[in-house]
Amino acid sequence: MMPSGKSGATPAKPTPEAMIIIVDDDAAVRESLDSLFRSVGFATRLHAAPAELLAAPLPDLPGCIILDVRLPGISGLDLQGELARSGIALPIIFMTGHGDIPMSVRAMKAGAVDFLAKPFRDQDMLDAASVAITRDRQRRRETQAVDGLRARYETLTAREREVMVHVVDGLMNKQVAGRLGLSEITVKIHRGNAMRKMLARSLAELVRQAETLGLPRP
Amino acid sequence: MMPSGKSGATPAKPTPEAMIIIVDDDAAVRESLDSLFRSVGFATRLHAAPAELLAAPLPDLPGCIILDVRLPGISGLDLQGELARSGIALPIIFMTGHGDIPMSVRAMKAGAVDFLAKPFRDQDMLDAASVAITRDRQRRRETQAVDGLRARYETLTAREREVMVHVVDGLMNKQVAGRLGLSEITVKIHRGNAMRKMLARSLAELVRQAETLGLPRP
DNA sequence: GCCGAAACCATACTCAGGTTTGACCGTGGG
DNA sequence: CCCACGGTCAAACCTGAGTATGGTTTCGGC
Repeated sequence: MMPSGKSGATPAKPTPEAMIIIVDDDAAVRESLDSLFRSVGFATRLHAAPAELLAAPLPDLPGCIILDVRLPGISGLDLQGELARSGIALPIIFMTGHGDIPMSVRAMKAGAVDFLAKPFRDQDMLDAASVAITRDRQRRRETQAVDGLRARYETLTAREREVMVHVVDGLMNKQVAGRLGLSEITVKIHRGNAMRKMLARSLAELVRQAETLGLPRP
Repeated sequence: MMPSGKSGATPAKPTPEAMIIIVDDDAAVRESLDSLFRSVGFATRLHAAPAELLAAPLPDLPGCIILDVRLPGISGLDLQGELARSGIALPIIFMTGHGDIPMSVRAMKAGAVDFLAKPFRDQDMLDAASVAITRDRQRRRETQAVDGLRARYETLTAREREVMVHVVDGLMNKQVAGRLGLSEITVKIHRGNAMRKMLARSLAELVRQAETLGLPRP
């Protein structure tokens, strides 16, 4: 799990494998975490307030957010909701000095990776980050796959999409033609176009793509 | 969410819509929860010790388990692991008198629906149970669908399965024949048998079944 | 008014999918 | 020993899928 090796070797650090975003109003805590994560090879970004986090652009890297529950202006829990609503899906690790059980439960229900009571052991934080980054890497993989697919799906015309959903539902061209009030030959043409545009080399592949896209059953 | 209606109507209660299993060594707590859940129309089962829970057979009903963290002989958290390992997938709601944050986080990470500190409001418990039951109902639906499918898949011969995985991967009969060292006609026969046994009326359906079953790509 | 895109359809042809009939072989159980 | 079952294959046949060619219409933008 832990990023190992190359401790005293390559000084050129081309692209760190993950970005840890730390939000805490206590400078000492920020810097302590900063050096902890840098020591194991992660890139870091430090913020004293949530506003900075929302303002700065996100790097195109797997990562996670480390949030103090008590933040200037807003609760970390509420910020979690804000981030989700604004489409930032980075995994979150909470830490707190004076937390309670309902707080931790709420955070975990909302998808937090961990909820650490201060003081915590460095290793616990590193373990949590490792889990978070693994989770984010996975999420990014899935997102990327779906994005490419969606882009191709966008290039389909309305009719081609209609035909596609019927075809992946298992209907024969003849039946699709009936439902859409078309001739079979026209269905074949739309179907062929859909296959080409979706880069599907078989019906099986097209069906899987439709599943991934979450296309509605007709 | 809450089971409403028919308050003063039908006295015949044929089948309760859910079973709440309560495990707590304090009889007062058990009975208090018992009457709470009965008052909203759920069936209940009470246990003073984990052993009783593991011994008694599970009813074929959606439900959930309500566990005190401190139990005679074993921690509720450990019991959670035990249950998972022994294939009991009922959602769990924890309650505790002297819990702490790491405890609640551990429980939530392990999939608990909620973690309530005593004393809790009745409504919080009912809400948690409602979520748990909804989750269990969903899980049961999925399990049932997969079970039927798996039963059908079991009836396939070795060859039929081999052919099936290649077919749902998108290969043409000819290509499957090549890979398996068969003639195309033999592949067609196995393919047809697989379709019949799986009750798939189209290739699209077979592909989806394979996805649901999590069949390995060849 | 013209052009391009999209939708529509027909004929004709090729190839893939699927069934039926009939046949042969090996294995394991009654 | 024979039978059932699974696996194998072939010939014949039919249906479905897919492409090419060629043509019509409609609609929106330049």
